Amino acid sequence: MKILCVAEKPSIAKSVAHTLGGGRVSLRETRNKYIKNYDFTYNFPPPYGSAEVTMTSVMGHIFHNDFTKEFSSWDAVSPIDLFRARILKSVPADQENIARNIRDEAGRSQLLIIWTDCDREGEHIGVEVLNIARERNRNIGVKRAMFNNLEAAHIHQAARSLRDIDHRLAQAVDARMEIDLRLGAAFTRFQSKLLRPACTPLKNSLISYGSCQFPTLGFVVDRFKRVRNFRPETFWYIKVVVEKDGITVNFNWKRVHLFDRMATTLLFERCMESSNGEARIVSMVKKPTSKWRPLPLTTVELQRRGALFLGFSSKKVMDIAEKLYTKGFLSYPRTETDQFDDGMDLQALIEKQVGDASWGGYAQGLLNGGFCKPKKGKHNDHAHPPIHPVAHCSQGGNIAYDEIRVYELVARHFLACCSEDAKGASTEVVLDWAGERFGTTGLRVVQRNYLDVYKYDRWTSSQELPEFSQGELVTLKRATMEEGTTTAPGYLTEPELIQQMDANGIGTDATMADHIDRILDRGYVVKVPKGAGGRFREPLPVTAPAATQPRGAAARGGGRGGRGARGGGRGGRGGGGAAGRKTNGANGGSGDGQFEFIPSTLGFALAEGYDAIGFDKSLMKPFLRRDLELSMTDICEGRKTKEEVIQQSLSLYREVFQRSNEQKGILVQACRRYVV
DNA sequence: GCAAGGTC
Repeated sequence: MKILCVAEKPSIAKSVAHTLGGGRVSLRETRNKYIKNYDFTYNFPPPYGSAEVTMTSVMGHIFHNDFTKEFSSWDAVSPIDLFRARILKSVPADQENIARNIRDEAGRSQLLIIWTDCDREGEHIGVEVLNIARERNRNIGVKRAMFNNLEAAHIHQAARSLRDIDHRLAQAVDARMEIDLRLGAAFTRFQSKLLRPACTPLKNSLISYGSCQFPTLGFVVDRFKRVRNFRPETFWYIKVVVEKDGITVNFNWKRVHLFDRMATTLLFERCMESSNGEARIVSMVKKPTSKWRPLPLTTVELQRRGALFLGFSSKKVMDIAEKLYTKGFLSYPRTETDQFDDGMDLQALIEKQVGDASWGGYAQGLLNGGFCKPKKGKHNDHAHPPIHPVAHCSQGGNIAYDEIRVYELVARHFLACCSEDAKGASTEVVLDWAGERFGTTGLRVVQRNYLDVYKYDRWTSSQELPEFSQGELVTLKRATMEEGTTTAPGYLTEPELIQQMDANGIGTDATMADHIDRILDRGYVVKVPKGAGGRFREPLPVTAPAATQPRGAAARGGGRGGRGARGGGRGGRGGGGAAGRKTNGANGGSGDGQFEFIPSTLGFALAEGYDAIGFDKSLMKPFLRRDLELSMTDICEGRKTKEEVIQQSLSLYREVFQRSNEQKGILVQACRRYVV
């Protein structure tokens, strides 16, 4: 019996071959320099038994979708016709050698086993491989190996429990491909042909539409408008200071603040009059608390944290992670999984870090008993484990400094996952002053645990509180009424953008950074150093070079002191001003430069234009992508067929297209207004 | 020349 096994990428073929083949694997080169064929024998369960195996791989999808030639002309074809134009699947020139290898090997085999990633795209690639194989060998049988990590036991288990290919998953991907292509091409040509002649600066622009790039742009515009429309509000609050045992303690008002000056004044005066300058301690509660170690690392989190802690763009983080993966230092960097499989030998991975000059000692500590099983997150893509270091990597050699920094983040993150939470003792004191309540908290860090290795997180003891007892009367050292102002949220930063894309299902772990790159490339948004954005009250000109584009553009909108930060003295913690801003928790100042995104005049005009055209499902919103995601699940679970989904989706968006076309004047107006 | 998704 002769069996052909095909993986999704060369690295998987190599690992699986060596696991199954034991020490006896022979290697054959192919016409593609990355792709190798591995020959060995393996004893499969019945009905196959002992077999001659060739393990090889492809490199992602093999086929490329495009319209037939008669639809390639932008002039001769009306964009609306792209909704029904014929689509051809073909093997591009650079994939031909890969396809040929599959054909040749399939010709000599009776069974094909698909070892692609266990996700929808992987299933689709598997079907592509099958189709190629059957071009040469119509009768070849096909099976599917289910695996989601490369542990030897797991791989053997997969080989022993082969399943059938799930064509529905592949069909779902087919639907996505067709819809994305038709919509993307139709709107891209429509917009480009419409707006190029309308505005001189756009004369040579490619004004693309895509179901991921537009919602990504939408997030940037939304935030920009929120910042621009923000009007600071004045609020008032009461602040109380107590001194005991030589320690000065600030108490924060439980009402935080009120936007009504008169009401605050009345409350304040009532306290002053009826209290005699004394207040009563209502409670002093001490309880243990902890700061959680991070979850196992997914791609999205790697990008987010890379941007936050290192100040790298998500694209840069991914490019580097990719390199480190290829060099064998990191596991596969594209994963949605935030839980380690129970079978994984984490101790062995920790051991590899023991030799490191900076965190080796910490790793040794984990092996000496500090180890703690990582928390499990809620995601599992059943294709890859969380990102972790697989071999130790140290400075020098052919490793660039930026690569070291990303490696260090992954390694420290991994060790942190395998550590105990940090432990602390918190104290909460509540004070009653003539009926008004005030509170303060103290924190003492007792055991740093994971914090010792995860230098990016901050958790520090606050000032020690004096010992109060319940019911104790204290004399107020000071009591004042203060005024503050709400502050505007900041413009969208890269970590926030990634988070929003993730939450709305825009793109995948592997493509999010590309979409961000694309809207920069197309001139829809501009990236400026954080803080600089405060100077821009208007979208930036299309021609503005990325990054530092200072003074000039700021001059126009300068008047209105954009950044309101002034009144920040708002007592203490607690909610309040800034509209729903996240992050900031640890915010290790170690990032060597954060950036924020501002829409360009073009990006802004497109958003305004499509907004004004006024569909309930605007192209700028994430609805389309979410609908598509749901429809794909419907196909996967057998509730709808591929054809039904394509038909429904296209008929909806053909309408959207027609309405956009009827009201194209609005788009032109918007561009003339903003893109001077 | 258009998309998004794999992968190098």
